[in-house]
Amino acid sequence: MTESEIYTETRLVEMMHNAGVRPSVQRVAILSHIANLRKHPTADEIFNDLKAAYPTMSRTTVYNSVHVLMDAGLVKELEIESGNMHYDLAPQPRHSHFMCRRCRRIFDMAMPAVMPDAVSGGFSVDTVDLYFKGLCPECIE
Amino acid sequence: MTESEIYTETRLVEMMHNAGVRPSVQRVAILSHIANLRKHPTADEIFNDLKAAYPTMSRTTVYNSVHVLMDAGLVKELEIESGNMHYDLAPQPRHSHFMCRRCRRIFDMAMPAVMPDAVSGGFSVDTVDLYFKGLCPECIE
DNA sequence: ATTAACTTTGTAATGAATACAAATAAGTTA
DNA sequence: TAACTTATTTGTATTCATTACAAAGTTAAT
Repeated sequence: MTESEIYTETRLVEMMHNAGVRPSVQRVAILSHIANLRKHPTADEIFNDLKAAYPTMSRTTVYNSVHVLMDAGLVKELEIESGNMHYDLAPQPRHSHFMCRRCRRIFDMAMPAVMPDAVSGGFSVDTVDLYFKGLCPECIE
Repeated sequence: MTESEIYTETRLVEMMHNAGVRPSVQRVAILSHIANLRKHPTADEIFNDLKAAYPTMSRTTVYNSVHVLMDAGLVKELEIESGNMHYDLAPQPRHSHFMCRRCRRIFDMAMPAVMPDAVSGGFSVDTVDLYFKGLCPECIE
């Protein structure tokens, strides 16, 4: 689960077009950050990482943009850390997430296929989120 | 996954003793609410539900108590809804949770046994959280 | 070019959670 | 039981991520 696909700007713009989102400079920068850096960043991390290259970028724009991108199905929220929303690229093969309790990094993991069988009859499942927490190989020493 | 076990006050006090937590009136009331009402409440819901019976109860006491109970391993946080922590009884068979996107209720579900196999080698897993979202039978109509 | 619609930005507001210190309760020792 | 010590509760004040809002800026269309 660690193939690092590259999302060129052209491709990101195309994805946004297909999803009906206007590819503004800021939105492309934010989506590119999420899609290519793959650190599952918080809004604040996105803001801090981008403000050097985009000095006028505001925190509110980051929030606005991730919400627009989420409504368009391009970005997904990870509720893996209380009090801090993390963002991930949505159109990806189903996967789960592991957060290291020491370095706080988030790693992509496989998603067991049988998953929704856990749900009793009569319920209709929209989303499945699987979160692991523990220590990553580096932090185990 | 819907057996409604009853936790008597005596039993809750015993659990707290075993866990090394002083069973104050407030703590017993809060743990009893979580263990017996099983609505996976937020801190605010606990506060509102208990303030009639315990008029001096304060919101801070609810936060203090759930943290003490969590550190003692009796209560577990559910990060199923962004911006609102929910609380569940910890010493229970492993299970997952389903939140209805319409009525916001949280239901206990089974936990597929194979789960931690999704994690790549070298990682050490402490906790596994599985959250489903969708519509519950009642809200489907 | 003008107009209309959308996007960005900064500031102000919200609200869950935490920090803190005073007040209260409970346990301990004599 | 009283005096003392420690733990718990409570209210207020603070923090901080997120949202609301309105003004300024940008883009698209006619």
